[in-house]
Amino acid sequence: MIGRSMRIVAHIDMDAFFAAVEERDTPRFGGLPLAVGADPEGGKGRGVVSTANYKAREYGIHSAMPISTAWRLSEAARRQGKPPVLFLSVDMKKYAEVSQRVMAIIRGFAPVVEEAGIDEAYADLSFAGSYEKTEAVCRDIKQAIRDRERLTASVGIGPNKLIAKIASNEKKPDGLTVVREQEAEAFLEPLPVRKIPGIGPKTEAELAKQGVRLVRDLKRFSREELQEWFGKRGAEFYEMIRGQDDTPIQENYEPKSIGEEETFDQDTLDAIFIGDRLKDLCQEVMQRLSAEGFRQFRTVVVKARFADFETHTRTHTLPQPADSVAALELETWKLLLPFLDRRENPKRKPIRLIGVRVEKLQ
DNA sequence: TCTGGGGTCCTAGGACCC
DNA sequence: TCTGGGGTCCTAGGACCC
Repeated sequence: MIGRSMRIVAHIDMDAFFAAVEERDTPRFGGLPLAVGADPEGGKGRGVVSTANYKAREYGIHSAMPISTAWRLSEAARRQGKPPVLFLSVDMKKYAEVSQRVMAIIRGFAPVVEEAGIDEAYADLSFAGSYEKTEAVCRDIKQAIRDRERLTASVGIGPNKLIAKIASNEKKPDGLTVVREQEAEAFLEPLPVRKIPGIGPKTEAELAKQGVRLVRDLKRFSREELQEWFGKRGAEFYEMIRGQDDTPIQENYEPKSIGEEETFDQDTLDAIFIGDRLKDLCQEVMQRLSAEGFRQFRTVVVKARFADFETHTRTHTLPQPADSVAALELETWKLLLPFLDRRENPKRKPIRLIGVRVEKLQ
């Protein structure tokens, strides 16, 4: 247990990343509530909040909230004499650049780093040899990010990725939480089941029906019962709620699919307009395909979301791989066309979103 | 309140093959 | 008339994550 086989993992999670970058780059934003995301268009905008800074969170604004709701909350605050929220658009290119610099900083401290998103990473710090030394390394990482990027991160340290991930979320922002192997089970027990990665809103509701709210409650069920209930995921829950996780830290892996989608400003069935947008999406997908080092694809997926939010996909796998925009356009159009007429859309519902994705990349 | 855009993984049925 | 077992591929949908 103690000794050469002990694994120590850190999860480094940037605090309110997009908003923090914008605050850093524009000093006059300092102290004001910020929401990075879709254009609110005076309360009529579609789309959602990507990231709210901590001041905006005091207004009840959070990630994935409809931007129109955020707008309403901002207006309500304004009427009470509080500063209105500043709505900023997403500058993904900038955040990707900052992310790469932060990842480089982390790589300067750890031999194996997994980028788990634009704003978070796992680092294998087993080499430090003890939790005390790991904590010191993580304080150095946080300080380096602060010094070189003027940003803060919250860090969790644990015996595996699962515990590290949940721990990093415990103290935010600018936190550091250490959970040793022998503390892991007790650490998890009082937490809501929703904190377990893989338990989302649907599973949370399903569990609540049986009176299960906390990790502790879920422990009443045997592995067999959980498997019966949730299939393969049930067995994983059984392990996770006991702090067990042996998934490796993966340096970098190839994407399995590349896709683009677009929500229209207005729902439509206009074939000319939709064909135009489809063409653009195909061009962007092919551009990204080659940028990622791939030459060909074999499977094409199109997605259509109707005005009532019902969403359908259609897939076609080609007998031979294809490599041209023209081929992609042809395939996607063949798949999408039935959604525009009565074949797949008997009520002629307007479409709010279309998407194009390619798989089986070569 | 009205729901983005980028992904991954799992399930389940049917086709097909041995 | 009743009818295998296993494996793989394809397709559609859904839950989940950031």
